Formats: sequence, C-alpha cells, structure tokens
Amino acid sequence: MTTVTTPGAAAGRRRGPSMADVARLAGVSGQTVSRVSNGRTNVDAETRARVLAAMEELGYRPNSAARALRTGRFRTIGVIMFTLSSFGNMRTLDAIASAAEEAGYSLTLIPVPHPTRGEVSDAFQSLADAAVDGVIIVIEAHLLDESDVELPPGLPVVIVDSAGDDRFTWVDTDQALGARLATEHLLGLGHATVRHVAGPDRSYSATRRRESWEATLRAHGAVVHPPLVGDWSAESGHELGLELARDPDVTAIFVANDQMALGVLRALHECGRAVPAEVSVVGFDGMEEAASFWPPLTTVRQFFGEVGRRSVEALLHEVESGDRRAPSVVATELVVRASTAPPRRPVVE
Amino acid sequence: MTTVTTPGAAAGRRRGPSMADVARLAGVSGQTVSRVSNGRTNVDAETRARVLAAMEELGYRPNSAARALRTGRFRTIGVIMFTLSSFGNMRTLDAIASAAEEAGYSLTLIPVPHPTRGEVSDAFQSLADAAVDGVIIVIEAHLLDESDVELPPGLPVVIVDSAGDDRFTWVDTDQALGARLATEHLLGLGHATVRHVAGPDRSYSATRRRESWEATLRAHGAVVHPPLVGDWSAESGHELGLELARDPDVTAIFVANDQMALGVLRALHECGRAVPAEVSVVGFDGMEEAASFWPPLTTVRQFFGEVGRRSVEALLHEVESGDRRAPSVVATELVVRASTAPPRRPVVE
DNA sequence: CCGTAGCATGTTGACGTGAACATGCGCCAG
DNA sequence: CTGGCGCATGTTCACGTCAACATGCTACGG
Repeated sequence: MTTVTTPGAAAGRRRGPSMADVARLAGVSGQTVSRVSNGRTNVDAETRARVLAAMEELGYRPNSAARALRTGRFRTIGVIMFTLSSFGNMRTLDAIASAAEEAGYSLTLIPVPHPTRGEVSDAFQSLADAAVDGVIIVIEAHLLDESDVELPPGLPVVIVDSAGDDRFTWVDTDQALGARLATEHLLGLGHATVRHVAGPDRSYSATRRRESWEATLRAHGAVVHPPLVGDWSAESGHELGLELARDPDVTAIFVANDQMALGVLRALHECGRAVPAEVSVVGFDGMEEAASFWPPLTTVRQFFGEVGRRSVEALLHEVESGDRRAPSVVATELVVRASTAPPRRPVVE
Repeated sequence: MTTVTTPGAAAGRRRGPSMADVARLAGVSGQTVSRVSNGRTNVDAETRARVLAAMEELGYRPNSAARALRTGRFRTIGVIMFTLSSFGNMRTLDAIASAAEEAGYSLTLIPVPHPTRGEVSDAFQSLADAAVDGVIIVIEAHLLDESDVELPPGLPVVIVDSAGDDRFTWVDTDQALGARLATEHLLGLGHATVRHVAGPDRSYSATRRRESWEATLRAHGAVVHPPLVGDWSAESGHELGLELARDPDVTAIFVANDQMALGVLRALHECGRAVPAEVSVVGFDGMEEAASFWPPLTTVRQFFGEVGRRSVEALLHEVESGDRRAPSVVATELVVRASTAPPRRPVVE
C-alpha cells in the first residue's frame, strides 16, 4: 500500500487543495471552512484563525467553478465589443474594468465571432456567454442583430452608446449636446456654416452627431452641405480632409472623432491651409493626445469613466435585484483649444 | 400538489434547462446529450439530430461552471495589465483576444488591485485567478512583485514585453533592434548625435530602448547626452520637447513612443523649429495615427498582433501539454516618413 | 432546576457535467 | 453456429461548494 498519499499533497496532482483538505488540517468541518472563506461572522475567532492558517499552509484557493455551480452566480461581467482598437471603446473598457473590480466582479471579454465561422462553432459559439451574470454591450446594437451572438434570454444586459433599443437598459453619452456645442461654437465665432466629417452610417453615435450638427445649422439658418463620411480612422479623415482643403469656401469643420480630426489637420497642412487662421477644426472624444495635436484641438469631451461606472452600476443592480435601472445619459462638454478661431474674412455681403 | 412543474419549464426559475431536461425531451440519456454537446463522433446521426432539436427547443446552454468543475479546465485565459490606456497594451490585448477566440478560449481581465486596498480583500483578492487555465502578464514583471497579486503556483504564465524573468515563458519585442534602427537612421542622415526622450525608468521596454540608443551612439562614436525621462504621455513629451526645442544644438530626437513624440512635435512647432528641416524626430510603436501626425512621423513599428498571437500560442501549449515553450522575440522595423531629414547644416568642422 | 434561546459547529445532499464502466445489438471469422 | 468485436447508448458516481437542516453547548429567566 505504498500509494497512500495525503490527499492534495505531493506532486503530480494538478488540482489544488480543496475545502476538505483545509478542513482536515484545521480539524473542523468543511462547512466551517466555507464560512470562513465567505467571511461569515458566526465563527469563533480562534477557529477562524486556525482555518486561515490551514488555508495559508496549503495554499488553498476556493474553486470558483464549484462555487458558481452551487450558487448559480459567477461574479463575472461579460463585455461585448466589436473592436478594442478604438480610443473610446478602450477608455470605456478601462472604466468598466475598474468599476467591476470595485464591486468584486471579474470581467470577461466576449468576442464577437467572425462572420467567417464554419459549422463547427455551432455548439461552441455561445458557450462563453454562459459564464457571466450579465453583459455590457459596447457596440452598435443593430450590428449585434446581424452577428450570430445569441444572448441567453433573461440575462441582464446594458447597452452603452447605442440607446433606442428598449429591450435593454442603456447608458448613453449625450452626443447631440456635444455636436450642438461644437457647431454653435464655430457658428458663434462667425463662420457662415460648418462642414461635417461624419462617422460610418451604421454607427449610432455617428448618426446622432450628424443629426445634431444638421439640426443646429438649420436652427441658425446656415447652409447644410452634405457630410463626408469616414470610418473613424485618421487615414479616412486625411482623405476626406483633402477634399475639404481644396474647397476655398470651407472655413469650419466639425469632425466626428479626434482621430479623423487628426487626419483632417494633416490634410489642411498639406494643402497649406492655416489652422485656425483659414480653417477651424473641432473634434469629438476628448482623447488626451488631442491637446498635443498641431494646433491643439478644440474638441468635445466625453466622460468615458462615468459611462463605464454607470453601466456597471446599472448592470449589477439588475443582476442582484432583478429589476432594471432607468436609462441614463452622460453629458459632454466643449474643450476649446487652439484649432478654432473666427474666419479670416467674415462673410459679409 | 399544484407546485409540480415540468422541470426547467415555466417562469420564475432563474436557472436554464440542464442536460437532463434535454435528455428527457429527446428521449436519450444525459450522457448522450453530453456527447453531442461536446461534438463526439460516436453518436448516431439521427439521435444527434433529435438531441440538437431538443437543445434548440429548450434553449439549452451548457453550464460552464459545472463543466469546469468536472473537467478542471475553464477554457479561459487571464490577462493582467496595469493600464488599458496605452496604445501598445490595447493593441496587444486586441491580438490576444482574437487568438484566444480562435482557440476557443475566453478572456478574463484580471485587475491589478489598487495598492489602497484594505484588509477586507484578504480572502477575495486572488479569487479571480482561480477561474483561469493560464495567465498572460502584460505589465512590467517587477511591478508585479510589488503588487499583491499572487499567482497560484503551477499556473502557466507567459510574460509579454518584460523578458529576463526566467521563472516564466516570455514573448518579447525586439526593442533593441528598433532603437538601433531609429538611431542609425538619424545618424545615417548626417546628424552628429541623437537626443533621446525615454519612457519611465521602471519600464523594462523603456530601459531596453534607452540602452540600445546609447550603445548605438557609442558604437558610432557620437556624443551621448543624458536622456530626458517622460511617462509615455503626449503631455510629458510636450514638456520635455520644450527643453529640447530651446537648445539650438538639437537636430535629431529619438522618442521612446509615438504618443510622447506627438508632444515633442507640438513643442517644436510652438518654438518655431521646423520638422524635419531643423529637427528630425523618430517615434516608437507604429500606431496608425502616427502617419497623420504633422509631419507624418518616422517611427519604429512593433508587431503587436504577432506578439499577442505568440503569447496565446505559448500559453495554451503549456496549458494543454504541460511543458514550456521557448521564449521568443518579435522583430521591429523602421517606418520612414516625413519627420526625418538630413540636418540643415551638416556638422563639418 | 428545567425550558429554551442563541450561538458555534457538524451532517447531508444537490448543483450540472463527463469519465469510466456497463449493456445490448449486429456482424463477421472460424 | 458461435465467440467475440465494434459501436451506440445507458448507468453510476465524483468534481468542490454551500444551503438547509441538525446537534450540542452555554446562559439565563422563571
């Protein structure tokens, strides 16, 4: 009988020590270990110390799978994003991560399956969703419909920056306010009208910004030129910026995000049009780097941190209490820097 | 006896249908459902179809907690990062996410606990780690030592961009190569020497870039001025750039990342020093936006995608086979754009 | 002096899954 | 014709935890 081993001791075992091992070492029942592990108060101080010592000695860590199985809760939030490579998404994710951590929740990134997936995935693709208590969606909700991500019915969901879908709670940034602020700022400086470099049509945020820009122009009786549509990238901003730069009538441009604004600035420089002397530019997002663009960019600041915090709060409320939080809107503010100025020759007839 | 309910049917239940429910509906045993669910081949085609139909009808999803408990595997990779708000980290994370998804693994973000955590966390802080099969660390390893993240012994770990820690497998970017390329490029253009704006001392990458810059200068017999140390942000690049801009002897600057380079460019513009006519600037990272800086930035491109892919590959290899992959190094390349040129007056004595 | 309230601790069982082993059936070689 | 093999399918049980329900002990009032 040489194979008798202290359970969990010795090498070779891949699994760590379990509650039972701790219990044995501490001379208590497994239940008491569980109580200590969960911070219950009804445990004698001395017993607790003994259990903690045993945990320490064995290097015990609770098995979260077993715990999740037993309790039906994972203490995990899922986040669905199409791309991590956008400034705003990243900042939002960062904020969500902090908020989740504070609440004692882990964060799982749920990939949106590539459309180019074979049949194989049938059984697998929705596997990940099952391990979360709720989901925060940071993509355009309508894109979600087109993908084959299936949300388990009954799973709490919070949608960020894609309001208007009443199936779920949402937290939205006040895009309309920001776009109005930007447009009015330029109008207020004396520009006859403001051109717009928009984000992709399919983007909810892009649409909101464009609509608000247009409405503001109309409200002020300014001419509305058709917006140029980019894809959020600096490169697309550059291309569209070249078009605008060649048009001598253009004196003010409102760009739907800072990255495209960077491209627009470059295009203007390349065409020898001075910013802000000849052309004023306003961005949207408030990325830190915008302060170091040349010239430093006037932009609309979004409060990504606040958005992240609120979405986690709303989600966990629903997870823990079962009822939904009211949707909420986070304000935006204009940050005036050096890329905007009055037009060189005010339009006077 | 009015409370008798078809198990899992009707409302009120929070838990979804289980294997047993599917089995009952399909008229098979739970084990057969399990086989179908796991894609085993030894199931009759007709039976499989019946089971799949039953799954569909009930909206069955495998309970990943139970599965993890049974198999001891979570099919989840943990990622530890200090900050998501840096360009490189975000690109790496994106690549890790894609690679993990392809391998059928989920991704969990493990927060680095704020140092300002009380005693309360004692039992909690390391809870999250337990739900992963392996961990990819994308922070400076020595910072990890200072934090109170405790890695469960035996957990497979891959360290990204922080080689030199032989406790773990690592995947590193060839920082030295990039820095040498950048420095030689400037030297080759005829600059007498190259100044350096470095990243924080505590950063492994920053140190490697600085050392290689210095070594290259020495190899070419150029004067080595002490590097200026920033914190990776555009703002710090701006501050340090102002110092350099005021010094008329400065004709070439190698900046340790693109964001700081942006700040340096701004500082040079503010001081009226033409880039590249008077001063050449090279960055590091290869962020897309750098092509739209003004002037478009010559920089060292890192292959974040490759780094992410390799780290996942190495980690999963270790998770699944038990033995460690050899460390690996990903190359870098110089991307020459418009921010570099020969000095206006070549240094001739 | 007994009944009971309050507290620390123990015992039992179930959460949903899949590995190991068991069963039963058809088919082929000897 | 029969023994055994391959295959589809079923049965049993344990993974580690925690809720619910004991149990046993101390303390205190009537």
